[in-house]
Amino acid sequence: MIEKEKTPVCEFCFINNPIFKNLTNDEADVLSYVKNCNSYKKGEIIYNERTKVHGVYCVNSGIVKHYKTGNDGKEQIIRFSKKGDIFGFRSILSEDLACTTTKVIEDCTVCIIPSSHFIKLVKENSGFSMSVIKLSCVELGHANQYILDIAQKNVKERLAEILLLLNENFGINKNGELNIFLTREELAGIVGTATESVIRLLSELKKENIIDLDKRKIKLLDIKKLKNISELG
Amino acid sequence: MIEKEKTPVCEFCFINNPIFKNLTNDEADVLSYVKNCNSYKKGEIIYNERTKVHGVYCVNSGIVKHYKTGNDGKEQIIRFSKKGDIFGFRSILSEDLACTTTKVIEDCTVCIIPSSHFIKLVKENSGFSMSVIKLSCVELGHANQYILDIAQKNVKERLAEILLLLNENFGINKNGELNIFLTREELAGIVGTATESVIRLLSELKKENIIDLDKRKIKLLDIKKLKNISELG
DNA sequence: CGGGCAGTTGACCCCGCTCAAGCGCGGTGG
DNA sequence: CCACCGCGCTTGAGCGGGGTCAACTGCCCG
Repeated sequence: MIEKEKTPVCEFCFINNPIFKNLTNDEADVLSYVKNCNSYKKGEIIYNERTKVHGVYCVNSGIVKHYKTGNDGKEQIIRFSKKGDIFGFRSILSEDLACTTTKVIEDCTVCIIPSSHFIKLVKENSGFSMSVIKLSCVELGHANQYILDIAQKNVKERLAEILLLLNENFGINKNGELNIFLTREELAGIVGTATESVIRLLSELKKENIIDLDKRKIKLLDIKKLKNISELG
Repeated sequence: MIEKEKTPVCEFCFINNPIFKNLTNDEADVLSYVKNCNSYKKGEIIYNERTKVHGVYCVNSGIVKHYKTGNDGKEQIIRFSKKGDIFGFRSILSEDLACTTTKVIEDCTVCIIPSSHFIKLVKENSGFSMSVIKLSCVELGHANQYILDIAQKNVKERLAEILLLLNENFGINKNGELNIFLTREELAGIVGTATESVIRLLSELKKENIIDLDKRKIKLLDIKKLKNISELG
């Protein structure tokens, strides 16, 4: 049994994230040794946009959101990271400041791989480097897709798509509810719309028996109809 | 003198694109040998989204646009490539189909590096691989920024921003006009709006003495005001 | 000369944003 | 224990940004 508050065992993340499969046993041991660990409570900020990121983060448990803040202070959520996901590497590898703020939405434990060590691994282990490149290229593909969606789809179509994406990424619990619990404001921050619009459209989807709502718990009742809606635009 | 229609000399691109600086002389020679070259006329499609890409392309001259097509057939332009830029690597490295269609907007000559050779270089030359990672991470940063912009800025703010970006990427000719000549429809496809809206806003900017227009030639008269407009949102 | 395409302009109207008010609930302090 | 407050959620009203449609122009090219 792993106890909370103790340093998480890397093997846990190695199972969840294929990029670590490329490490030799020696490299894995060194990584376990040089990493730092930290626990964060819901609401805490791990780093702020436009600040320097000091390492690559690996999520051992919990969920964080990555968002950009608009000039009027409104959050645009770009993506989430959960168990096994790494983040911060974009900033490290492009030698740039963070382009998003990272905030905890579900208590989490993360490990921090110092930048220099991460870069060393990328340089020395071509399998690892290929995995990191692939990761960043896949993310780039997602970002491009979202540019299209947000430019051409209407709010209802985007909301339907986001619900499907959350379903894919976080799955459902035994009651059939999405395993991520967002405020209406956060949902609006993903979809790129106003909170009130999300509320109206969610209750519209509920009326149409496509989803069920219980506070922040969302149950997807009719995936096929959601797909139809999201593909209209 | 390099004649048109003849195989371009790689050194030309090596000067324009820092990723090639990492190649050894031997690697550069081999690259020159294995590459293929092609000329395309304005309007030609180099590859279509959702098809397999067979290599990484390097632009020797001309300009291409990369766009995604919405369900209603409308183009969303994601970015451009010009002299020295490479494209197609996202698809190759994420082992995915093309996520954009690539179409020529100014007659161009491009060289094609076979996928297998490009991947070999990435695996064997860590400096090259770091450059490619960096490139993809920088692009990812741009894409994230554009998600924020398109979600939160209004059309005029986005148009101003795009004009500034075109200025940065393509510069101006001796008459002070942007060195890229887009149709109103293409401009709309970048900004993510309707053609008519672009037309109205361009003539608004002209009335305000911020830009000057002569058919597809655009002169930026007041960069500072453009910046102000683009940063309002 | 005629067809077609890019560009332009006006009219219309709807999606979705904003503002305001009210509700429910949990936490805090008297 | 209750009162109060604040936050998240909900709903309604109103309106304006910008998308759509239609008509017209100018221009290129066959």
